[in-house]
Amino acid sequence: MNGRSALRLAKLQDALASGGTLHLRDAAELCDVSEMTIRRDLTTHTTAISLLGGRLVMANYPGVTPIYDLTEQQASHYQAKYSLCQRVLAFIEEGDTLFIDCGSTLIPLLSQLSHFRELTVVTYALNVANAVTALPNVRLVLLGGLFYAASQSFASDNMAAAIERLGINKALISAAGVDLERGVSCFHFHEVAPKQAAIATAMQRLLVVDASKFGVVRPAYFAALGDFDVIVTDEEGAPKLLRGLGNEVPEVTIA
Amino acid sequence: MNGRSALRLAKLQDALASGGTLHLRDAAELCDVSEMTIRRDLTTHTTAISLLGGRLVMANYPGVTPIYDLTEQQASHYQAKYSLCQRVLAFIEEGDTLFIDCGSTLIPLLSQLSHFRELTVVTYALNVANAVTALPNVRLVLLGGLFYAASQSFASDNMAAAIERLGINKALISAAGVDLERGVSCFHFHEVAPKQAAIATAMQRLLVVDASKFGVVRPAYFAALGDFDVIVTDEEGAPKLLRGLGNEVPEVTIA
DNA sequence: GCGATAATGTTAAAATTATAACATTTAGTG
DNA sequence: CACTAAATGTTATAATTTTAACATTATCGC
Repeated sequence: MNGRSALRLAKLQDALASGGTLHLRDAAELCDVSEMTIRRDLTTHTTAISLLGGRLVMANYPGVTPIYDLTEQQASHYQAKYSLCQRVLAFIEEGDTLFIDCGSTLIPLLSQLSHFRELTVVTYALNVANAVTALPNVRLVLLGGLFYAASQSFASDNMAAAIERLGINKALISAAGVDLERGVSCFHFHEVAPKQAAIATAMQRLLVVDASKFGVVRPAYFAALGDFDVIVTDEEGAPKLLRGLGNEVPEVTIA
Repeated sequence: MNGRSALRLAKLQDALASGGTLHLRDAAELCDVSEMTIRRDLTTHTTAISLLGGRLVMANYPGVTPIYDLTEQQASHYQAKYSLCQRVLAFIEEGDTLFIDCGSTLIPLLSQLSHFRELTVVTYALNVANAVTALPNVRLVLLGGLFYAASQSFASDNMAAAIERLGINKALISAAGVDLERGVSCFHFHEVAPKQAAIATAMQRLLVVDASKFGVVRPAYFAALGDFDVIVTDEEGAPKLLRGLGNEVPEVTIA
């Protein structure tokens, strides 16, 4: 590779780091080379910058603008998540303070929140926070700490305490595994504290899981099924769930 | 406007909410209309989605991919910021825990941090945090709280306490105004507490400001010039600064 | 300094995306 | 049911971006 080439890429990366897009023509001018050289820099070296329709953008930005386009299968998967979140929406009321869990399950819900006049979202997930900043009508409280890339979320000693200080109306909790006997679990241990704190403090607790999570146990246990007031799931998982619950507490809503 | 058109846009917005891009062709397929209809939807209605080289992306995502391209003047301004940050880089050492202030001044520094083996960045700014997540070698600690869109940063009661608990080697502080007599100031009052806490706890305090900030006073005062160990600035501002400082403490570094 | 090689520039052609004009379908109304 | 108008589709054309090929310039070892 080439020292000057790397230098150009660093320069461009800086220019893009604050966000925004840079036209190839401007990038070329900025580096005082031809557009072709910039193109070659990008194709030759592996870089965080990608070229999108003649414009340079940061590729590995949090949830945003990765190069991968939604494939057809994702689009169909998406339908399931979408209807799940539509169902969740029915439980949300004007003025609510919502705890929104990490993961991708609840993301489709966020843009729907723009239809309310005023809401507050409490979260410890960066991708959730980023999506919420796009909504002018929603106040955002992000619970910070040490960042875990795997779950795009934060962890800290006093997160539980911070959550309990807030007046949370509804806790929207996602999970990676739901088992009738072994309870509700997730992948990462640092998620346990915030989830449990939210469950403990919220007035209403909703578990939002699609059918694929049923009968699955993940390393980090965080709640029993009975800890929830409502379980929002889709058709496939529901019958199995209902059969096992007996006269348990949660209301089961099927998307 | 049209109900079905709005419905399509909502659908697409959801599909994009989790981040990523959607090709016009896929968007058309997803909505079961022609590409032209999607194009018309986007041009007719005001929406958060924008079309970038045949791909749909969320326009108003945090720092990322707004439609505005860096204009030429920004590109030239950038040179100043870039050299400023290059100068700051000289003060950073392997293993450091850095406090990085909000604003756009220190953004160009972040991608440079990839050259170190291990660092920790502490910040209360969302745009800084997002940029840092792209660096695998940098641990990120985000100080959360209520989000302020104007400064892309968070505020909370116990942020000062949280900062003082951390072992911060170097505090990199930016400012909107620097005046010899009236001290160092910024626009937003909620930035005062974290800035002051970082100045109080850090082993070394660096003020990073370009020439345009000198002789300017902004509403929120947060420090005296003498509170800093180093002032990193560019040529134009430096002479004025040096003349006034007399036998004050800070070392002045000119980019 | 010379020659070899890499880096960059230039140009033309191919592919893609954007725009505009007009055709067709759909929904609503009297 | 025909008429109107809006919505959508289709097609051709213009503009832009991508790719490829080859020309030119810089760099490095000898």
